[in-house]
Amino acid sequence: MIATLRALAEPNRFQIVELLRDGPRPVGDMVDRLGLRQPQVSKHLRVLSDAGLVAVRVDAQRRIYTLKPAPLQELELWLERYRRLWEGNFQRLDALLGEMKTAEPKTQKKKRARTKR
Amino acid sequence: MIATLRALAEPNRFQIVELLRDGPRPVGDMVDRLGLRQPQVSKHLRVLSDAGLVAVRVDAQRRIYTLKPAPLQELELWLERYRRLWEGNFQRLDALLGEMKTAEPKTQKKKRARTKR
DNA sequence: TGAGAATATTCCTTGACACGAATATGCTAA
DNA sequence: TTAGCATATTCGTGTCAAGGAATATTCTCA
Repeated sequence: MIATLRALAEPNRFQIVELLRDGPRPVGDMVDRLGLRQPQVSKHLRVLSDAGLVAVRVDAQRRIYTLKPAPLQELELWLERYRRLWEGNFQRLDALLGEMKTAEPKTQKKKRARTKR
Repeated sequence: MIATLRALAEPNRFQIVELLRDGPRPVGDMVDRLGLRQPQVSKHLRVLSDAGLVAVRVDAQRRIYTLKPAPLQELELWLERYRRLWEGNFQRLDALLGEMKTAEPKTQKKKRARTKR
């Protein structure tokens, strides 16, 4: 999950993923479209590959890269747990917690240790 | 979008967001739960705030942080455009992807070579 | 074979950023 | 006012990652 986010957080890699959304592409094609240099594209593809975001298929001297759905799917699954944030009835809980100033929001009571200099 | 991804890609910030999923919390509470030092938590909250992921409300000496839904919602919206990757009509591609594991430096099969550029 | 195409890798440098330590700021109550 | 708490900021440092340049690798075909 973190690996997926890290890979996507780089603008050029994000663009590569956007390109691959429309289907598999060879490296040279992405080089042309993104205006990046070939080594950089290869390096970014390496990172995406390590993160499991793309797969590669060999075709003569070319490598055809493809998006792998799993990581993005996992990301969407994670986001679904946040859905109630923008699907109503969370504001009330928000306000409620805001009122209990000294009280703890959930299940904690302790004071944390004091770090001395 | 990139800003959101960048903010979430850092493990500790990711944890902070996960904490805030259950509701607003003061800084000290997160310090306790995450086992991080207070300055680091404040710094991470600063980054999250700059990215628009959290909002802060002042309560005496405390700052109560809250998740802002918009960026996550936007992220989910972006992911929806990739949904067809794992929903039907890409089955053939999916099956194909099953065959080719990433980073196989040696073995490759003969395929017709076509060069056009 | 060798040439040339397509892609990957290495080395180097630079900038961003996360952490630790120390300190500053802001707030409240005695 | 001062003390004390809660939080933010600054500064210095080490690490890591991205880009550039050059080169290596792998493949096909004449």
